[in-house]
Amino acid sequence: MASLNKVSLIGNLGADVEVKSFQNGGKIANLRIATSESWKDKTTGEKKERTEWHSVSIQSDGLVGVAERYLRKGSKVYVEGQLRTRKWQDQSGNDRYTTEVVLSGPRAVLTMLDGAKSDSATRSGSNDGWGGATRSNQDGFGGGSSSGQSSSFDDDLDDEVPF
Amino acid sequence: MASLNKVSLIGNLGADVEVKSFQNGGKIANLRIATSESWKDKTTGEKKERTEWHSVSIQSDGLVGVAERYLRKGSKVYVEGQLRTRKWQDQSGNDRYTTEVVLSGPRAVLTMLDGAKSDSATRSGSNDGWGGATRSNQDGFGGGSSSGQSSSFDDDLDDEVPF
Amino acid sequence: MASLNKVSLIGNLGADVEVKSFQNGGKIANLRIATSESWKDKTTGEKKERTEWHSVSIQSDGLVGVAERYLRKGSKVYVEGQLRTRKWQDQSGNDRYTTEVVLSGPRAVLTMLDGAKSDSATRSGSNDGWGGATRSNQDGFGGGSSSGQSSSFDDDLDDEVPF
Amino acid sequence: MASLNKVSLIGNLGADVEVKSFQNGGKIANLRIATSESWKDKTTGEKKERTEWHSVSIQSDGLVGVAERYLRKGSKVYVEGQLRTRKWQDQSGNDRYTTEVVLSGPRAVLTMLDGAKSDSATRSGSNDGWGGATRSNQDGFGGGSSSGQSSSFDDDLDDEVPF
DNA sequence: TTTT
DNA sequence: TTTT
Repeated sequence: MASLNKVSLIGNLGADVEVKSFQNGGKIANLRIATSESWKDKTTGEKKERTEWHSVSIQSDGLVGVAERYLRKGSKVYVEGQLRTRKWQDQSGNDRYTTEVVLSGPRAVLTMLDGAKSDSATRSGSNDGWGGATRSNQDGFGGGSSSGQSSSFDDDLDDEVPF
Repeated sequence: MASLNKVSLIGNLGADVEVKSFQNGGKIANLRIATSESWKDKTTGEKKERTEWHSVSIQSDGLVGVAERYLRKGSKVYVEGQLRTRKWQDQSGNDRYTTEVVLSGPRAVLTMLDGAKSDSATRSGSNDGWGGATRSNQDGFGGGSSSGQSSSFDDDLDDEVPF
Repeated sequence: MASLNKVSLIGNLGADVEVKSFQNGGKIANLRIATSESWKDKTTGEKKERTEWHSVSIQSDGLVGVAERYLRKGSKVYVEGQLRTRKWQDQSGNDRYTTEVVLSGPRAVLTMLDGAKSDSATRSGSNDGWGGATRSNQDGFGGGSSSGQSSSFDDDLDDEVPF
Repeated sequence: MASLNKVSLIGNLGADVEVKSFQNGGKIANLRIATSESWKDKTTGEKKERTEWHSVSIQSDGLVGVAERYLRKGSKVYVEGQLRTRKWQDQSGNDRYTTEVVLSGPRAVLTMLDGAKSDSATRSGSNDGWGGATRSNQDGFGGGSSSGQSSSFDDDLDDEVPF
């Protein structure tokens, strides 16, 4: 089936990154990202503003590492992920639903947009194939075995294709 | 503040369009859109599939009209809108949250992707400025005063800019 | 026909904005935007980098104004526009083609991503409907008759729709 | 450096897929994709239309295979790739530039949007992580060593993360 | 509840 | 709870 499920956000973290670790060694990082829009009410002329808060769940080891190390309350980021709605039960046993933006898989994008510490990363921590470069300080993230995992195929091709 | 809040989906309607009318003449249309992804489990080799259901709320008169007339259960569409989380109280007075993809404003996109009846539209029902063409049958949607409201400026420029 | 033609870039200006004015009062602004990607070559281990340069042609009065006033060499921006290829003749009369990212119409996006002077704008200079807020200094861009042209309908709806 | 270079198109192939093979076994596929927009001229009231042609270069083995087997003149597709401008010399030794949409790397997307034969694929040919499902006929594309390369990490996480 |  |  042909489908697409994508969310793109540019916004600021409303709080520090929350990291959860699991027994199996896995980790996820949760972000709260604010996007704002403002406009002048056409009839009253008042300035209006709406801030939207987004729950972003990072589920790739590489990106969790980036979030842990480089993001904090106030950081501006670009993220690309998927919409996912989880079903859960509250204490009364009623069905509840929570919708999040999930960053997992090779297409997730997390790019820092803050001046000096500007940076971009993908799960593999190397070439994301979309114009986001890695930190020059190579120990920051990626590296080692994960480096190039999702991107190496691409890199190879770049070397091979004659142009 | 620099921010971006955008959702892009390609999927199928799981049910017919639901239209609600308000006393002031306003209307909104709600869609349920399914996106699916499937993969083979790396370790067990089983085929797995996940279907995600999205609530899409159309809040532009023009696009509501398009949805009413042309979409139905099973239709494949491309939509671009914003993430919006509404807060409400359940019968016990507890806070509840519902996240939707809202299509409103000049940047909302609703494009039908079904072969024969393929179509594309924006709130103004004319030129959406992004490569989505309108129905030739002009009575279909948009038209009248709204036609060209958001796009006419663009059209003018096209005529004026020397290339 | 159902189609979509969209380019999204985050990058830095390689030069100051170039503005051209026409006799009819129209103006366009041209930007050169660099996007970079870097990766480690899988076989040699060398760090590699590729910088891509994009020609961006702004053809909405409002956005031209924003570009003129706020952008300069080095500015980081987010832009959303369309791909457009122009045909022209060189001095020998041979057909030549130039591909640009064109920002025109209600869906064009130009958002400044530089810390202090961070800003976001659309042709109408008010509410872009996608989470990009405007400058508080209202004389900066948009304003007056253009203000709300593409967004006012949306604003109205926001007021009317009961949630 | 934080950057993003992305093109999203929905359009139809204007010609059959052109595949080029190289001595090293590599292959690329070139597509010509048309996007169209139409609008009514605000002043004359005439219907106008502009068709834009895009050169798309597929440089991932998996996606080349999909394009070869399933796409042909007239097929409707969704593609996501990067803008890339190549420099070359014409016979007179003058510099010439050609801009293409390049599909390579783990984030490239190629989704068929034609009713019956609708399909979606990524370089790895399995789970693209963005809601695009694979063919049930597993011999179609991907498979073997490439299968799961870019997505398996994601799949694992899905299995591990407790929700 | 869609679609493949 | 961010940012402007």
